[in-house]
Amino acid sequence: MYQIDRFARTPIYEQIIDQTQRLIATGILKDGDQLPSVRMLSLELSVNPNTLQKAYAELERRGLCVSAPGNGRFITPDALRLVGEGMKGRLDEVRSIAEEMRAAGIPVEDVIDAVQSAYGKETKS
Amino acid sequence: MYQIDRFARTPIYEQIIDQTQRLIATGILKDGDQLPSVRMLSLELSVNPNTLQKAYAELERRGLCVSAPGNGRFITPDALRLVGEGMKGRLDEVRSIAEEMRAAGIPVEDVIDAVQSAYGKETKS
DNA sequence: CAAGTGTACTATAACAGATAGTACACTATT
DNA sequence: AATAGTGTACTATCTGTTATAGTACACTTG
Repeated sequence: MYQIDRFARTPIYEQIIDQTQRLIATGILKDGDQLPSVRMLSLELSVNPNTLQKAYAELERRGLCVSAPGNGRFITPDALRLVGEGMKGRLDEVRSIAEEMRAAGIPVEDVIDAVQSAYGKETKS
Repeated sequence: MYQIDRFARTPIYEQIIDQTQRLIATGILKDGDQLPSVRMLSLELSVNPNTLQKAYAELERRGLCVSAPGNGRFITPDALRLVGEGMKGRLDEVRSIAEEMRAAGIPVEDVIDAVQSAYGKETKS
């Protein structure tokens, strides 16, 4: 379910956060679903429990999950909506990169093609 | 010419690299232009000369500039082309973000609008 | 020779990320 | 009550990266 890249520059706990959000966005993790416990996941991924705790704490801070001590940790009803709102914020990132592309003389069509390919729409070449 | 954000998560030397590439991409720095010396820039930005040396060394490794010991450091003829090629590689980044957007249910139009706004084209809303 | 350039080192400090280990509280199950 | 599995809260340590400080040397131009 999770896949850690230990050579990536992004910290492990951020990878956990990102992948969990993606799992929510794609509907694999739904309202009420239980997240793997810090101990279980630490064994599965060979990652320190504290690192996972750090990731889960952040997800909780964002309102994507709640903890039930002695019971487990579960996805909240608002999770999907919150992830969607967060994604909208990333449009600024796209805009920023696109500005650099423009400055470097990359045709706007190339950028748009990249976006559409991600959405599964092939270019009318 | 340069602007350092000391609170950013991206290291100073990377900021120097990025901004230099942008200056090349935008044509502000052209073939044969001299880069500010490590000592001058270190005073101007209040940054350690070693940090700037690190940034310049990387730019040199990428073939964007060459050093003439005792003389200065200058933009190469290939710099503009190399920066352009590097930007094309960032299309993968756009694609990656767009995939997450799609998974989160963000309409493709929103992403494309972000791109076009960066290129100065307003949306036909 | 003097001034300004690049280059190469060592050493140090600061911080973030990750690990190790321990301890305790809570809940469900038996 | 006992057990197992959960979350939580610490402290300590290790490591790598980033940045700084300081020194020294080589080269080129004027």
